[in-house]
Amino acid sequence: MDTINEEILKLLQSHFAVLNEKALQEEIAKVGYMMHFKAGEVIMDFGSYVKLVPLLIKGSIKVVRESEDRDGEIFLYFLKTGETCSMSFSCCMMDKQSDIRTTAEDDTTLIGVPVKYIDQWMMKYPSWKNFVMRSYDSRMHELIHTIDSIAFQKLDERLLGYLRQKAAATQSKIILTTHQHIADDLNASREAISRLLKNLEKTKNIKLGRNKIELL
DNA sequence: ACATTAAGTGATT
DNA sequence: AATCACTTAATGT
Repeated sequence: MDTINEEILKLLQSHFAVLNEKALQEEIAKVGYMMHFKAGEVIMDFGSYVKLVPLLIKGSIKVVRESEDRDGEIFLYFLKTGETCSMSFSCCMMDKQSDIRTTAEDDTTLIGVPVKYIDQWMMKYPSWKNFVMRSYDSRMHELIHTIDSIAFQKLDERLLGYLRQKAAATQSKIILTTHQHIADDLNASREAISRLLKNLEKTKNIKLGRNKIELL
């Protein structure tokens, strides 16, 4: 069990440069799991217990909040390469159920670290602590951003922002999705999204196709 | 050719 | 802006 996984070691060095302590890298390489998810796969569902912290190597992960009663869900943010899910830190330290659902947006590769280590590493490795704090910080900012986009922005601005984020997460100007999916993510009706997309096409921001949106 | 699914439209609240 | 009721268009079998 305690052999160092060379593949993980390499990936850490290339994707998580901030975790620069050799001993830490080696520990992760010992206890981490390489995991792969296909596009669209649910990684962690609402209500499940979190027992792994993900370090994202490749692909991107969509994080959404589920509403308890109605079947609504709200898109929160995308996780990209080199990032981690700070929600999972708090969830697993408290041993609480997940408030969110994460799905693979693309084919995704990550290193799963069992939660029992994340706490003890905080004391042991300054770079780990730093990494955890930094991801909290950046996630807080993103959350605040999405909160006020919901509170203050009009739907069309949110839509454009969503498309941009999706393009960034996916590293491509071409987004493959349906109007219905977008509507679900933004908690809006399909018709509204269709109409707004039409406007964006007219104003030359995007180009529409079936199951396809191209950013210009 | 036919059925299914995505997208567009207009009216109503 | 949501919902409904429909139409039109694209795609798979």
